[in-house]
Amino acid sequence: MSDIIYNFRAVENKWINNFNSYSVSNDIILSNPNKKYYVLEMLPYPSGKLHMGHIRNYTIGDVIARIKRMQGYNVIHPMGWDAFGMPAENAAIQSGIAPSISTNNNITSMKNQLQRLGYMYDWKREVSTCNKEYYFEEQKLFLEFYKRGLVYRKQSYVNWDPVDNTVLANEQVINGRGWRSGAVVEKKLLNQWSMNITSYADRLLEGLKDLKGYWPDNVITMQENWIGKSEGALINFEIVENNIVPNINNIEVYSTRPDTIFGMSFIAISIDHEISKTLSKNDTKVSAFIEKCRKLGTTEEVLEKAEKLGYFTGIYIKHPVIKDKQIPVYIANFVLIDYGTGAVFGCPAHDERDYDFATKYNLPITTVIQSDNNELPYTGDGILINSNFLNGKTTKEAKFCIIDYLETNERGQRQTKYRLRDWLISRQRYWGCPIPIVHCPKCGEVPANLPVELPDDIDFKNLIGNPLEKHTTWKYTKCPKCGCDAIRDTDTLDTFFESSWYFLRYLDNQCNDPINKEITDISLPVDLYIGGVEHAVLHLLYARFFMLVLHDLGYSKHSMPFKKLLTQGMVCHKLYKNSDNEYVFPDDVEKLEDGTLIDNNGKKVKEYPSEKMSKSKKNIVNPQSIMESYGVDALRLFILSDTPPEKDLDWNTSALDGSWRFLNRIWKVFNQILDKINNNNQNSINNDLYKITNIYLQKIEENYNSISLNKSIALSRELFNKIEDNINTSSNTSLKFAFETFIKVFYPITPFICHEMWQILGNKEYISNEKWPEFDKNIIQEETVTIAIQVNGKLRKTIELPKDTSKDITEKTAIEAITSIDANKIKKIIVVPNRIVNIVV
RNA sequence: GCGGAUGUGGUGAAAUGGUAGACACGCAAGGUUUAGGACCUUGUGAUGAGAGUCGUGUGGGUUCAAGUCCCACCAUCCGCACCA
Repeated sequence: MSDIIYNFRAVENKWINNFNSYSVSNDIILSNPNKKYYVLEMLPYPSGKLHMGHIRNYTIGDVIARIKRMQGYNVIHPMGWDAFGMPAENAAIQSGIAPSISTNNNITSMKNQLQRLGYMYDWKREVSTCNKEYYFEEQKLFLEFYKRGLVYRKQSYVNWDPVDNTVLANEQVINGRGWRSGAVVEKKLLNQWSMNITSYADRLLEGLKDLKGYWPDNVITMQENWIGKSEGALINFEIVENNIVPNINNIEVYSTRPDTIFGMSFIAISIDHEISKTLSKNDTKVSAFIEKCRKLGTTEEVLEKAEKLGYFTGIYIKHPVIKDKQIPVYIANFVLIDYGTGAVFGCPAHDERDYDFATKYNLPITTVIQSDNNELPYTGDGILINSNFLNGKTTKEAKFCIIDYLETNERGQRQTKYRLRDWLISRQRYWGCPIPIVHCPKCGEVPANLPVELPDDIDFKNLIGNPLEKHTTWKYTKCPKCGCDAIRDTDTLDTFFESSWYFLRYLDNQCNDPINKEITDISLPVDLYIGGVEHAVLHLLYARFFMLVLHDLGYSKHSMPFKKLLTQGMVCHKLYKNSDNEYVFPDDVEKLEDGTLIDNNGKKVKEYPSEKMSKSKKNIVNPQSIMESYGVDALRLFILSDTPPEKDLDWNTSALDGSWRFLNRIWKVFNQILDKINNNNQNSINNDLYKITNIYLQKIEENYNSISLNKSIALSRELFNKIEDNINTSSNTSLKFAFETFIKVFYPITPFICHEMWQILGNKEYISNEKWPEFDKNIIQEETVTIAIQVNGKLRKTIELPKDTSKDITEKTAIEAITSIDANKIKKIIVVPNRIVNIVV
């Protein structure tokens, strides 16, 4: 018996086609709406090769889909491709091969890998966002949004490479320089398309309340903070008469801390503020300062960390509540034109940035809020001082009071603002969905005749910038309205636009409208959405926003896309660097007998702590080679075993060996059991296994329900260990029941081996068509419980007592059990029935 | 800078405020001889001869009882709107 070895290659080949032919039609879903279950995994960008992050994501989804199918649901489990995007365009520039060709090749090879892994996807629902069937429909949505005023054009910043004359993505800016040219990157304002997400800010915030308990708390918090609702005041400052900007009389400022107005010592305006622009026309020093400030990237991180620079304009404003006091106006690099009004007031005593700025430019620092230790800056709440009529009030009262005062005196008003900015959807790139707008010299912006196809006659070799801008036959067209010469908009859509509604297109990927309302109404919301936490804000916020818009436009009765969200952790691996400070692949590292590590050139290698697997750091393991040498089941088992899905997972080759060995152990024990049953080798009538199995079944199911897959697996292994221990003592009926139950609960984790064993056991139906086992409620009641006895909170002994023994008897038994204690010295005794006794002496 | 998380044996991790370390990996000793990607048994937080004592990043606090709750801190990781 023991020489039977599990042949995973043969078993995988036997069942793979069965797994890949899964599909549930819309007719079936419509016929029984209560039985639909939509499990969705974030669709991949088709890079060409699956990585371990994909494997983890899709394995979790596959496990849940298989369980739900056994529980009788019609499971919608689709897969597709987020196929537009920058990498394909960059590859094209190097290789000269069109993004459409390389992308489709990549999709073919990744699809082969997914199918080889046996994930039960409904491939009839497949969607690829770069296909005409998809982006033509997306253009219809865009024009709908356009008609409703949800998309509009405005001046927005891009990273500009002044040498290559091209727009750069943040990723292409490395330490403030363009990745190809090495030129210092500048900010440049371009007229670009935005989507009015801020008008939905309140509803997006409201919607989070319904997600509590379904979405991870950290994701909800991150979205709340991202939206960043704040109550504050819009204050209008009167400019002291001057010759510098004689035509501008006021500066409007938004502040969330109007309570600190008595401590105000400067006004800071953006380099793009009207005043800055006016000044720079006549003053070369101002324009030089502004130029200096423009040499900065656009990310929030860079802006926040940059040295705070200011330039005094020579202008003063009148303090609105302190008579005859004048406050200087500075141009500053930290004020953003697209947030608030492009101007802020500075109160150095109670804001860290203002404090630094005031110290640097020798501005007065007046404390207006009492802190405990008088250390400045103090940014917390407190009691107002040095603030005239606000003195003695709390921060909250003072805010209220000062806004009332400003409103009464017509100097300002209450205003709610959001940190959330409108969504910039324009990209100056080729490989995306063309924005279907024509710019006509007479009519202005005009919706294009649909569809607008992306041209493919482009020479990608040595391409710089956006080829659509240079494509004369495509770019120049006639105005759909008046027929005169016009030009197409050459921007394409942000790829987040595609990923904001793909899960609706899966539901009917052939529909001649973007969305099939009937099937969408029944199939939404997605019951379980699984993907990386890196999407916590952007993608997941945009998708929620789209759903609200689509609901408002009548596309769906649903306004919430995803019910339950699981954010899985990253797959990490140790880093290796050799003596030349080059990264080394883990596969190329060898351990010598004395423990030193060398690479395949014999150079010494140093090990560094685990980080997210990434190509550039070479700390990757290729799923393909793991699958070939260990088999799919072993890979699945390993990746789910030891780490909860939402935590980062550290790759560990010996634990993978362990998973592989466990499959062989299953196979060995399976054959022993077969042997015993088939030879009717009945020499025992012990039915303990029946009860044990039911106890484990309940626990395993609980953990599957909470998607604690690592715990389900641990418990399944415990059950398996019990079965193995009891092979020779258990009755055949109990043994068969126990092992069949084990197969059923383990099938979602390792489907191939379980299919095979189930069939060999003589079952005509496949395991995938079996019903999820129900545990026997009556048998799992325990008769006795173990009670811990503590003295002063420290464990001294455990005793066995019948379940639900009364408090008095428990107490008495406990005191008797602890012989070293003088009963007279007991001060207090705490009895928690069925659990613990704590004796305090 | 802002926002979010994480921290428990040699390692991945368990633990409705109630017996810390389930289940694994690794390691050690023994068995087996089949040389295999072995398998089986036993042991494995630290310390101590032992009863025991100590032990969940650090320092406080609440409680009969704290890995779990509260406060302060430290370290590490992730995101920051044009990577997807």
